Order: sequence, then C-alpha cells, then structure tokens
Amino acid sequence: MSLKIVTWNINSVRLRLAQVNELAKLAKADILCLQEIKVIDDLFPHDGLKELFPYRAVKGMKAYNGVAILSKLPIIEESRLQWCGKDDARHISATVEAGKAGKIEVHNFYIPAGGDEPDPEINEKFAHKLKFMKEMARWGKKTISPKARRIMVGDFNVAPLEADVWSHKQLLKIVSHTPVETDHLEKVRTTQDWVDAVRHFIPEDEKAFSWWSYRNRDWRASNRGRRLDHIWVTPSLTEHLSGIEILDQTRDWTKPSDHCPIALELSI
DNA sequence: ATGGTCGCTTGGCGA
Repeated sequence: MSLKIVTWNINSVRLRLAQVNELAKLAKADILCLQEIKVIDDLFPHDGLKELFPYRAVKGMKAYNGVAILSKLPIIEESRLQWCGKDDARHISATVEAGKAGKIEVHNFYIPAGGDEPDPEINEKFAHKLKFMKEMARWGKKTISPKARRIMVGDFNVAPLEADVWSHKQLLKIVSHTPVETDHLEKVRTTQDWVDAVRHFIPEDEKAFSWWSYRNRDWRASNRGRRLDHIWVTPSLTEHLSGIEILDQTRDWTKPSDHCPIALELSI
C-alpha cells in the first residue's frame, strides 16, 4: 500500500481551515501534521476536518505554537511530551495502524525559532532553541529501538545544508543557519540514524526551500527561501521511500502560510 | 544598515 505523510506549518489552523482540506486532496494525504495551529484545544476546528480525517490528535495553546496530527488511519496511541520544562505545545506523537504494514510512530515537532540574535548568552530564545535540540538528542538516545518504524516531521527552524538556504555565506550568522544550530540538529539526527527524506530524493547541492518570508514582496522572484521543515525516517523505512514533493504552489494561495507543505510517499 | 509582513489579540509579542 501507499502511505502519504505531509507536514505543514500552517500559521493558524482556524484562519486556513479551508486550505487544510484543499491541501489534503491535492497531496492525497493519509497523515497530515500541522505546526503553529495557534489555538487552544477546545477551539480546535474538529468539525471542519473530521470528514477527511476521522482520527485527530491535538496539542494546542493560546495564540502561539500548537501541533496536531490528522489521520485517515486509526491512531492507536498518542503522546504529548514537554521540553525544557515548558508546557508550550511543541510536540505530539501518534502511533498509527497501517494495515498489513503494522504500526508506525509519527512524531510532530515545532522547534523554537530562536529569536534574532544567535548568542545564547544574551538571547534567551536562542538558548531555549539549543537546549530544546539537546533534549531531543537525549530523547533519541533514550528511546532508540533498532526495529522501530518511526517518522519525525515538523518545523525544525533549522536549515542544515548549504543548499537549504538562498545564500549560505549571507546566512551563516542568521538564526536558523548558524553552525551551532546545524551542529545541534545533526546530533539529533545521528541519535537514531534518521534519514532526511527530502535529501534522499533531492541531491544535497540542489537548492530546496520550504519557507519564504512574508516580507518579500515577490517570493518566487527573489526566492530568498530556507528549508526549515523536515521529514525524517528511521533506517528501517528507507527501503520503502517512494517519493517526495515540496508543495510550493500553496505559497501562491490567497492568504498563504509563509511555509509550504512537504509530502512523503512510502510504499509499505 | 534598515525595514519590510503576517497572526493573535487589542498593545505588543513572536515569527
């Protein structure tokens, strides 16, 4: 069977509810992971989503952050982990039952953006971001299991490779692409030998972006993008990877999110 | 070097 998993930083699920359904059909998503839903659990728009996604796991908060996993496949287990001692809705996981293929564990993260100044001594937000990734690496080591079939997605707010930003040189001191951040993210990746699904299909030296600032008037013309959104899979799933799609056409929709979705197809 | 735009919420924060 084919399984399609999509990640998208939606920047308000209530404002873009119609776009979720549009995207779900466009990408033929079986599982859709959202970040920055910006809503408390009680106000999450279940009614507008339940037809396409009968199973939903939500972790929201007021005004900021918030993550959700929408699924056509039954969710048989959920978890919501706290990071850096904060209850700030940056993680949710769901174990789905994928027919004969068995269980797959999906983790959806919204890593802190980190503010503007890339110095943890003077910028608490940047310190928080680094600490968050350190905790992720510890979590990875602690929960590793060679046979586990696990997928990790989300807005990691880090563009790790040179071709993940529009200008490597100009962004080396810009939060999201500094060496200390890319080192931290690489440590998270190696804890479970995660495979970067986008770079599994797209050569490492080919530019690939998932985010363009709202401040660029013509995002496509200037193309000052970054690849902040990621889909990683455990090595046990590598042989099942069958396709990747960066759905940047959504950036041209009316009232777009500043992030575009990424869709991974697996044959399992 | 600076400012540019969003969303949530209603003054200002976070991205």
